[in-house]
Amino acid sequence: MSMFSIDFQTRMPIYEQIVNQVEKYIALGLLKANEQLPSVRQVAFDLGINPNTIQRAYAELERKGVIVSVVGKGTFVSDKTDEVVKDKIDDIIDSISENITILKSLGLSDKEIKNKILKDQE
Amino acid sequence: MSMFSIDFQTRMPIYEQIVNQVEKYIALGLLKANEQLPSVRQVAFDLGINPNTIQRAYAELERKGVIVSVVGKGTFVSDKTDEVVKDKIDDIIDSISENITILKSLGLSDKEIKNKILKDQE
DNA sequence: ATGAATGTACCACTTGTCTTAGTACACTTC
DNA sequence: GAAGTGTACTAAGACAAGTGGTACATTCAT
Repeated sequence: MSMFSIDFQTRMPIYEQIVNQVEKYIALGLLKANEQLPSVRQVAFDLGINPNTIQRAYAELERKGVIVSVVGKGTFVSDKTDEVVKDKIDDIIDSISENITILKSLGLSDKEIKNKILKDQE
Repeated sequence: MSMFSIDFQTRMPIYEQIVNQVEKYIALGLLKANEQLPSVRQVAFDLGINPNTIQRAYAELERKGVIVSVVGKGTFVSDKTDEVVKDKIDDIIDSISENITILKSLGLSDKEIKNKILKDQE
């Protein structure tokens, strides 16, 4: 049993799925600052995939400043989780904003857009 | 000079970029029903890529019912552009809705989300 | 009729990315 | 010292995307 779940059908690489899930768990508060992540070998064993793939995911997360790895000790969530969450929210807001701009350029009014979203949210 | 522009950096395949742009142009009214599209060879020459790649894009668009190809004559926008536009709008709405759901799961209230989007739209 | 342009259909090949497999080393902890 | 950790490297396979080339049927203008 692992804290991660992999979709082998999608075009998204496994290592990128891991990256997204870690960021998501941090954003949701399921992973807290300085908390230890399962080891590269452990995750690989649980998911039945190669340790190199997990290593790549962790390296990418460290590059982003989301986690910190220490040789011999393990891998830990960064102590600056607030910034990670903020960045994630900003990205999502940007995506929504872009889409709204497109809808407007298609001739939809603010009201129409609002109504369609609300209807879709039910 | 071509009506299409390709980003060679992104992971999105060239043929998929072409598909999206055709759908976008139709949605924006830049391409109208029954209007002729540039030939496979012409687009390939303009963009400096292989005709097979364009062929793949056009085949995908025809499969979707967005365009119609006729041997010896050329490729034309379908006469049912309304449905294409509706489908595109639905896709965008779904995307927005998903993102809003994520923001809610992160603990943001409807008001907070609304304010952030409005601020971003300025 | 002829030639040019069109869409369509193959096939072999290259390229890049992802993933696997294996090995090795340095460090920490017990 | 042994076990567990991160890190680094290489080789190989699988796969998708894209290229290059050829060929054929059809349409259209001349």
